[in-house]
Amino acid sequence: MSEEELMIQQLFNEEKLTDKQKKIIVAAIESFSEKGYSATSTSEIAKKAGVAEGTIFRHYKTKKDLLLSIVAPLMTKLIGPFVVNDFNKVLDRKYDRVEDFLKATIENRREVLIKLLPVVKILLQEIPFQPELREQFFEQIAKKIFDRVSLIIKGYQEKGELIEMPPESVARLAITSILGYLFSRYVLFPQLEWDDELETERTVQFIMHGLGKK
Amino acid sequence: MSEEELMIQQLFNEEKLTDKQKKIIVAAIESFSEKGYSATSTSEIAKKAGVAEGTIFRHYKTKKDLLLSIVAPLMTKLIGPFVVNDFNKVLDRKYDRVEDFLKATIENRREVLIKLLPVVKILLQEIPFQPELREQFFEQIAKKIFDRVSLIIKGYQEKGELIEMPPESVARLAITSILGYLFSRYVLFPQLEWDDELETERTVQFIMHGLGKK
Amino acid sequence: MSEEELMIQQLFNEEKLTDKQKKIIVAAIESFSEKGYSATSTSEIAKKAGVAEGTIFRHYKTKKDLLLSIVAPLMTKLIGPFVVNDFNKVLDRKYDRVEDFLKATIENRREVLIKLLPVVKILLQEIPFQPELREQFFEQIAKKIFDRVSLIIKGYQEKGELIEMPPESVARLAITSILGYLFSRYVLFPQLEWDDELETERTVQFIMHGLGKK
Amino acid sequence: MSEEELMIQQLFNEEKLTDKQKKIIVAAIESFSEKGYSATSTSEIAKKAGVAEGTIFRHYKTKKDLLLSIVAPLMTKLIGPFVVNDFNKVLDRKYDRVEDFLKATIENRREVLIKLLPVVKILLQEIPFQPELREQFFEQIAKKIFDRVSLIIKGYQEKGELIEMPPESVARLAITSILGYLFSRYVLFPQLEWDDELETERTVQFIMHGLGKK
DNA sequence: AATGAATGAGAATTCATTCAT
DNA sequence: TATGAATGAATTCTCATTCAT
Repeated sequence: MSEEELMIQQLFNEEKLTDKQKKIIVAAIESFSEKGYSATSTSEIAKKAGVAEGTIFRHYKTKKDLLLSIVAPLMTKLIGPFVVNDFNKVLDRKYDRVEDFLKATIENRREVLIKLLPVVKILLQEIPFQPELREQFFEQIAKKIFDRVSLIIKGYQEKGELIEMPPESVARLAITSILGYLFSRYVLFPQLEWDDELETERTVQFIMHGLGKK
Repeated sequence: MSEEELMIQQLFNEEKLTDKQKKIIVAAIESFSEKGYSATSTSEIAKKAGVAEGTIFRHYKTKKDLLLSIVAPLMTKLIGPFVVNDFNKVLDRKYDRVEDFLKATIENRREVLIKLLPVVKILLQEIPFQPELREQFFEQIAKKIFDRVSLIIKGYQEKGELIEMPPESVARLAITSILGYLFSRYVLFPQLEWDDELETERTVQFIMHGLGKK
Repeated sequence: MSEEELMIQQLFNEEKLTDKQKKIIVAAIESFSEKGYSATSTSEIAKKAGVAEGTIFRHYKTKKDLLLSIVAPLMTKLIGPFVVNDFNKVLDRKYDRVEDFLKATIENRREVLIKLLPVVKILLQEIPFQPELREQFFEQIAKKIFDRVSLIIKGYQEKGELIEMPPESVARLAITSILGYLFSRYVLFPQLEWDDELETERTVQFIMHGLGKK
Repeated sequence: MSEEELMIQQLFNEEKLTDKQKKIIVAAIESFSEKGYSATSTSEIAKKAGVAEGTIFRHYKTKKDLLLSIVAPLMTKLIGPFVVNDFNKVLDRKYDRVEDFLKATIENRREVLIKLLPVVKILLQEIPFQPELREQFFEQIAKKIFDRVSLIIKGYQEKGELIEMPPESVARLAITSILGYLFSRYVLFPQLEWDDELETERTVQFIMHGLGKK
């Protein structure tokens, strides 16, 4: 229970949830991420949560409502640090070298990812099928992060630390590499043993210098 | 109809399919990739295919059967060139430089991807939920490709063209970058205008030299 | 609010109702008469009344209880004047001519009908399905009115003002004509413009002399 | 079964209905007319019809669909004779006297009414709550009949057989009297003994000459 | 007295699958 | 081989009613 409790707190820190509501959320996250949204029945969630099926619908008008109420707050969490911290730190010269910025970014995104992994899985699964989600994701998340990252990139380009290339391409390549790492690490091969510090270092080095021998 | 016909031919080149079977497959691919496997009803597929509901079950014992019969052949297509061509070409010194190999790889994978995009989407969507699929994919595809690629990497490393790093990490980083490109190009932002040759070149350069200014 | 307040006063003049109770009654009348008893949910009534769902059941043990508590007092109102006034007035020679009696009857029934129209609708709707209601209605209302009216009819027949015909038939024909008028006027075509005085006159004339040309 | 079979034939003479469909219709008519549309559950209908609940929804997309498919054809039956027969007979001088026309009208409407009484009940019950029904009824039935009747009335007025009064009022008074009779006869007091010929005669006489003593 | 969360039975509807034709 | 009516279990959702606060 403690881990799920944590997840809930992470996601719904401000909102007041009744005890049953929490149980419903936990059960729903578990089932959705294990079997997918469509393949999960509300009766199953109710049983797992130990509540009556009607109780679910008292709190969430529809099944989709439940899904959105779980996934939507994740979005905020995902953009959090970009909005608040990183950008300023770059400007404040806290991350003088690109490497430092990348490392820090990977590290703090990894934490969120681990804690909210099941919800992230749900989000990834459902984005293609839920227009509301997709829109929210692209408008609020992808775009914002992209803009923010583009600015940061331009900053480093002006300092002569990054090659001249349209910021969008730079962003795509860098983000892709980072997500590729996190995805391999936590989704595709979580069962393998990973030396996280080493792989992070490698990923950063890769992004900076590629795979070719100098 | 011609495009779907093409897809079908690509996927089922050896097998004999009746006319109705083809229609069912086409309809199923369309629906599965649009709404997901679980959210698609067989009656919907039947309607779209213009056949009776019973006809589907004459050809495919269950709904999952239908899914597997669509997705399984894709796997073979995905590993095709690695098995047959590329490796030998590398050994034959056809791709003397890593860059050439990467470029060729990206190019011919892109073609398959475009033609079979809907089926690829279905595969990606369902891998997490269908143990048979996951197993098939990991054992037959991911592992094979990884092994093959590792060998190729070692070859280039021995020739002093790639940095010294465990081949798995090299593979991960390279594959991730390529898939990241293809994924951005065809799944996330197909609506943007892409200069494919340029972006391929950039991706290759990125893999080789990274983003840092020399 | 004032019109509903009026309706409530009309229906529950003697009883003490709390503020919430009044709101519940008003909301229930509105919903029942708009959508029918079965198709109206208690939660809907609660919302419309601005009270908690539980509050309804504090005052009315069941939903049907609520219905009966609304409809039952209407019955008393419906027979009111027959019991109290009209009959005596006829005996007292206040209505010497049948025409005067009919006119007065139509007029004062019309008032009640307008004020309590929504409740009348509910009664009409539910009589076929609620045995308690039907029984109450037939035993206490229909029969009483019929008896009373029969006496009046006999009175006028004895005075030679009405044709010789079994009083039940006379009653049926007369009542039918009056109700037919009120029903057309207020239920079927309330949106048409009606010259009430003229139509009342026509109805009375029709009852007395029919449609044939003398 | 024979009586219901008859009703079905009356209502759906042209359409091809499967055996189960007929059973569903019969069961639905029975239940709807006994308990009302909203208070009848589809599972109840299924049980009564001896079919699986799913079977109902194979033939009728929704419960309301079922209702409409039962009630809609009634409308056609209701206006039938006015459209086809009566009017022409009047013009053809078959009904030279108003009395004859009235008598014939009452008689043939009574037959339809008896055979389709349960469906008529459903129609009356649901018209206030189903806008589609209401509209259909007013536009297609009420209006048509009214127009037709108005013409007939004018015809008799010109022949000097009916008093001068706006045809709408004449129609209202006459129709009201006829329906009042049929309603009393079949809906309100079917349990009483009725001498139909006598009461029809009385109703006709009433319409022509009223209740006053000449 | 009033609330509103919780319930569980039951509502309408969907769905994968079967089977007689 | 193909059909599509039929099924009955399961699904989402509603609702009257209860009860702790």
